[in-house]
This record gives sequence, structure tokens and C-alpha cells, in this order.
Amino acid sequence: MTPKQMSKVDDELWSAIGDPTRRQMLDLLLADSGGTATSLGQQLPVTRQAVAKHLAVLDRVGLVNATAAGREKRYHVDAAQLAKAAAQLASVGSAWDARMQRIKQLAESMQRAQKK
Amino acid sequence: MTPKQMSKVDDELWSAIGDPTRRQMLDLLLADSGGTATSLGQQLPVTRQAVAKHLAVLDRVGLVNATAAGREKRYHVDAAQLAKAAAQLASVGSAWDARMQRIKQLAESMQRAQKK
DNA sequence: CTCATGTGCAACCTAATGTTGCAGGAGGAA
DNA sequence: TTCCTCCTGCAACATTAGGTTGCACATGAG
Repeated sequence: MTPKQMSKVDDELWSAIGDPTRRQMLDLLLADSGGTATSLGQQLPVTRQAVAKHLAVLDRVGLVNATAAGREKRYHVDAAQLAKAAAQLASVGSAWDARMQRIKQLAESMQRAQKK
Repeated sequence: MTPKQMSKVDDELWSAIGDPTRRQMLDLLLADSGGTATSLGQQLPVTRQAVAKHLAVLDRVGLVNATAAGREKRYHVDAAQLAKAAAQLASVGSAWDARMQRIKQLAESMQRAQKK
């Protein structure tokens, strides 16, 4: 079992959710879907243009979908892709936990051997 | 309940584990503790100096500890801090899951109301 | 039609990541 | 000790991501 190798898309997915501003944007879009670059920019400490760039990144990795509505462009979270991202977070976290658990057990067994 | 606000240290912890090279380094150090900047650099697609910079970042947020051993400097993972980082990953992931779950349920209840 | 508002594009700034190059310090061999 | 090797640390530089300002364009409201 070697789940060490992540594909390129997965790596891009991770870097997409690695940015704190983008995570905040996802939170906002989850709370109130259909936000635009302008509406999100008003709720964030960055300009509309910065938000637009982040939306482009999130769109490229499929975490959000754009819907043209007249002169404005509404964005919605793609639940499936976000679930995939959440799974990656959980995967990495539990991999670390498992590794630490093994190390802890190894240390204990060495201690037992020492005692004997 | 508004666990939205993360402290500054927590945010730095996130950005520390946000970098793919640093996550790889943590994996390597978990697999074989006591690695040096040079030994890690040989196992990674970056130079020793780049690794040293990453180690400085990880050291600053407390994810690793340095141990001077003669002319070389061995690094070890701080299990407590890594566990904290893993908990943050899990927290964000489950928050998303919960949010999506609520949206899904809302959609279903609206559908039921429509049908009636 | 006119005007306000949302969007898109380009230039620029700063910080992070990575590189090359070089100086210094600790261990081992003659 | 002296010399040589290897690991570390620091500085200068290139590249890219995140952010800002400024401007041109399009579309809906009046």
C-alpha cells in the first residue's frame, strides 16, 4: 500500500484549498450560493480583482461552477469536488495520525524490550 | 457557534502544512526521523538550501525540532503539533461536509414541499 | 438614450519558493 | 597537527502567486 503518490490534479486541488482566502470564499459560497466576484469582494478583506483571480483558480480545478446571469456571473460550489477535497484533507490527517500511532507503539515495544 | 475565527498561530500552522514540499518533508521525517537538510534534499526534487528554508518554517511553527549532532543538525517531528495540524485539517473537512449535508437536506425538504 | 454597475484585462508591487555561489566549521586520515 | 572532506549558513538572484490600481467594455435600470 503506497498512497504516497498524488496525481497532478489532486495536487492542484490541494493547492486550491491551501489558500486561506479561497477557503473563506468557499465558506461564503456554501453559506450563500450564487455569489459574484463583486459580492464576495465586499465580504472579504481583498479587492474584487483578487477575488476574481481566486474564482478562476477554483473554477479551473472544478470546485466552483459559473452561471452567467445577465451582466453578472454567479458562482456555486460543486459539492462532489468539494467532497473530494475534504476527503483529501481527512486522508492526509489520518495518514499522519496512523504514522504517529505506529511510532508510539514502536517506542513502547522498545521500552518493554529494554525492561526485560 | 462560530468557529470561523482562527488565531494567527493557527493560520501560520495551516500555511506551513499548505506547501506540498513541506508535507513531503513531514512524511519523510515521520518515516525516518533524524533527517538532515542534506539527507532530505537528496530524497526531494529541490536543493538542500530550499529544504533548509522549509525546515526553518516548520521549526518556527513548532512542527519539527532540531537536534545538533556534531557538524550535522537532525530534525524530528513534534507529534503534538502535528496532531494539532491534523485536527485542523479534519475540522475544516468536516465543517464542509456538515455544510453540504445541511444544503442537501434543505433541498430535499423544499422538494417535498413542492410535491405537496 | 443615458447612466450606473458588474466584468475583464494589463501593469505593477511584494512576499514566498527555489536556484547558484561562496564562506565557515567540525570529523577523519596522513 | 595538518589537510581534506562533508555538512551547514548566508547572500544575491530569478520566478511565481497573491494583491492592488487603473482603465475599457458590456448590460440592466431609468
